[in-house]
This record gives sequence, C-alpha cells and structure tokens, in this order.
Amino acid sequence: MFTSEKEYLKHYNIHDYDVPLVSVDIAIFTLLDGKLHILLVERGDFPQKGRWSLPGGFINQQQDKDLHATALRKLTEKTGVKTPHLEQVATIGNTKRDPRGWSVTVLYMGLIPYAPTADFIETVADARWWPYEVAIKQNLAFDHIELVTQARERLRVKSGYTVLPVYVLNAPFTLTQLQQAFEELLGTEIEKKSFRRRIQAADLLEEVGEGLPEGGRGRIAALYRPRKGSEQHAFIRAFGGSEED
Amino acid sequence: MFTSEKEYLKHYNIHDYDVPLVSVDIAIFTLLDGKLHILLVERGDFPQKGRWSLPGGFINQQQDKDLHATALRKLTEKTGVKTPHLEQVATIGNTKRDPRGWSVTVLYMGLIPYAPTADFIETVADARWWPYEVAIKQNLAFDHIELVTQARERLRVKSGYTVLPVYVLNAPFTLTQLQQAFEELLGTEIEKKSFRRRIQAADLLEEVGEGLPEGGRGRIAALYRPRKGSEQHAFIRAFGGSEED
DNA sequence: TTAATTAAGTGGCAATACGCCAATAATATG
DNA sequence: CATATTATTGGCGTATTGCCACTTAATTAA
Repeated sequence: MFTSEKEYLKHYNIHDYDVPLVSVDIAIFTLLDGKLHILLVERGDFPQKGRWSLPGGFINQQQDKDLHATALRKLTEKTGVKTPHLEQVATIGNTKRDPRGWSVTVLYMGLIPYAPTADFIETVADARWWPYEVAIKQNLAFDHIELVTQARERLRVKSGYTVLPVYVLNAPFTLTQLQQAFEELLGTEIEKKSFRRRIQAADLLEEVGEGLPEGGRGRIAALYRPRKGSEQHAFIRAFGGSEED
Repeated sequence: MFTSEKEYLKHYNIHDYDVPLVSVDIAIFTLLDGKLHILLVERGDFPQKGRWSLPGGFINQQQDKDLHATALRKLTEKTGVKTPHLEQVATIGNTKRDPRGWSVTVLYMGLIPYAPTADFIETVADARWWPYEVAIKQNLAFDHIELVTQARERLRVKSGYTVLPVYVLNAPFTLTQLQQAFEELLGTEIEKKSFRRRIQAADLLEEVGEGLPEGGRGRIAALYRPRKGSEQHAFIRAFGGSEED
C-alpha cells in the first residue's frame, strides 16, 4: 500500500483508527488523625455529575510529555495537592466501565503527608479528604470503587516489603510514629522490636536529633528522616506473616 | 451545558476529545534448550516495516470485552501461540515512542512452555522465538527494547517470590528441572536444599509418580505438576539474598 | 558382573533472624 | 518526690537459612 515510512506517515490519520477514550485516575492517600484518608473530588459536569470520584482526566497532547505528567497535572488542577510519591498501579479497559463505551484508564497511587486541598479548583464541585472506610461506602462514579480498592491493595501489599509509609509523614518523625503509619497502612499490628530491627537493617533513614512529638509525654525520642537518595520503594524484608498476593 | 446524563450522552462524540493511539504489546517468554527465549514478530507493514517487535496491536471495540482479551487475541493472531499465564506489566505513554505522535501502550508479560509458532499468521512477515540475549541486541521497532527490558525485569523480580517459572515447563517435571528454570529466569544460582525446602513449604505442587527426564542418567526423580487450583503467582518466601526493586 | 559415573534426595549443624516480653531510661505531671 | 507515660534495649527460646557432605538409585563403561 505505502512505499515508504514517510509516505505512510503523510497519510496517517488517527480517525482511521478505532480508538477508545483514555484517561488517568489518581488515588492519593494520606494519614490524618492516625487514620488512612483518600482524596476524592465531586464531579462538576456530566457524565456522573454530582458523584464523588477519583481525581483524574484526559491526556493533553500539547501539555503532557508522558502519562506521569498527565497524572501530576490532573491532581494539581483538581485538588491543588502535590505528591512526593506517585506510582502506576494498573490499567483498566473494558466496555462496561463507562456509559460512553469502550474506555481505558491508567490508575495511579500516590502518598503524601496531610495537606489541605485548594480553594479554587477546576471543573470539580469540591475536593475533600475522606476517611478511607467512609469513602468506600459512597456511591462512587463509574467503576471507581474498584479502582480505589485496587490502589488500596497495592498500598497494603507494598507497605509490607518497602518503607513507602514514610511518604505519609512529615519529616522528622519518630520510629513510633512511623510504626503507627505502617500499622494503619498494613492493617495489622507489628511487634515493636521486630519493626525497629527491620527498619534499622534497611538503613534508609537517618537520625536528625531528638525531640518529643507535638504534645508528647514520656521519654524523648530519636527523630528520623528519609536518607537522601535512598529509594523508599526498595525491597526490605517482609513484616509479620507474609502471604497473599 | 447539559441538563441530564441522558442529554449529555446523546451529544457525546469521541472525536471531540483529543485521544491518543492506544495499543497492547505482549512479551512472551519461554525456556528452550535451557535458555530464556522471547517471541518476536517481523513487522509486515508500515510504520517500521521489516523491523522486529513485540506482538501486539490495537483494541477491537467490537470483539474485545477488555484489555486482557485484546492481548490474548493479538497474540494468537500474530503468532499462533496461546499462553497459560499473562499479566499486565505497565502502561507507557508519551510523545516520543511513536512517530505518529502521542501514543499509549499497555504492556503484558506472558509465560509458556515451548511451542512452535504458527505457519500462517496475520499482518506480520514472520514470528520467531529468539534467545533473549540475541533479541535485545536487535534494532527493535519503536521503543520495544525498553518494553522488553521492563517485562524481563518483572519476570526476574517475580520469579524471586512466586513460583511463576512453572509456567515455562511442561508438566510433569522434576525439581531439578524446575530449579534450572528458576535459575535461568532469576539469573542466579540457587542452593539445592534451600530451593527444595522452599518449594515444598509453598505446597503448590503435587507429586505425580516418578521417572527420568528424557535421556536422563542417574537416580530416578519424583515428578511434579502444579497443584490444581493453586495460585502460581502467590507469594512465597524470597530466594537467596533479597534486595533491589 | 563389577566398578565408575551421574544425578536425586537427605542429614546435620553453625549462624542468623524472629517473636515475645521484660527491664531500664528519660521525660512530663500531680 | 512519686507516678504515669513513652522510648529504647536486652535476652532468650525457636524457626529458618546457607552450606556441604553423605546416601541412594539409576546408567554406562570395563
């Protein structure tokens, strides 16, 4: 049909292809009052106007150089929040998830120390942090309940063999605060000595003096922050009874 | 603008959206003569005609009910091969990967016991198993060298904490054959006793008599196959010194 | 038939890591 | 100063790991 690459590209037109709608959705988690929270937005337009959903949207082919950039842009536009950790979880595409037909979404999961949402936000009616357990009882837009659940599961599993939970804390923090973050994100208790042994063996934190956390009592504690240049998603030995997928 | 969901959907037209091209690519691995091989196809049409690439292609909105179905269909159409294990690895989308502009691909990784490719294959000039080390020295189409590398890395990491390598063997197999598969997929040697202890502790295989593998010498070995209903991607304790990401 | 070779499978042990819990240290509060 | 609270460390029985040599069972060569 075509005789050269150049010739082909001259005649290429995306409308000759049967392309589905592609979007990016972001599940951002934080810790607030010791409880896991997730950031949701209230949809300001159709479809699904008025329902709560994950922040997200479409690729802007002019502005975004890649998918990661799309995710960061959408998050900021819709919530005013910036995240220090963002990772891709999965891509879901099928005929049923959107009333408009075949649609594909790339799901991201992010972690952030608690920060309030912006007052002025684009195209959404509201943006709010919800306690996770409350959020999943809402009647979320599209298939977002499944996306939220998948992101939560990734967070839980990965908290078992990395130090990802450091991203929901503001540095510096104490080991006890870190342990509480792990416990909330893992959904299980950890034995104190085992926790400290493992965190210290991983050697991903550095001590930065000591102090008492806000209104604390009892013995003064050592304060830590993530060691510069260390990969907080690097494998460390698993906590507790490891199982599942 | 619109007054109801129904009204909105009546006026919805995908061409009002700025959508990129979306494809699916599949990296299928097998073991042949004890060496890791990957299945590549030679492109029969522009763009990148004549170059080797991962099998893959576009979603067919009529035929495919979801992305997984697209991946399975493309694999069979282009290579004649069917895989017992297929998992999503990542989604890559940016402006640079395709000369046609912004493009998104969903990358899958599959494992299969060695099977020859079909004689009659659609839209590709050829489909062949390549030794992995040879494949990555080819000048592959688009950014497929990166896709191949990402899939290989997923395979390597996941072989460390699951029994995925069983999928490159035909059952029944001996523990020594399985160990050799692990070693090739992990890229590292494993101590025999430790290997057996862990595999047996995982309890994912069942013994099905004993025999000698094809042309074997030495003591007769017990033969195993995956236990029915067991999840071969379930976590088991990691092999060897665990590190990295 | 016997000895040598090859490969499977097991035994055993020192070193390490883990779970558990109690002791000690350092601070705030009454 | 006594008590409560929280951080940090010590210690120990048990489980797991890495390592290597030994035994078993088959084939092959002499």
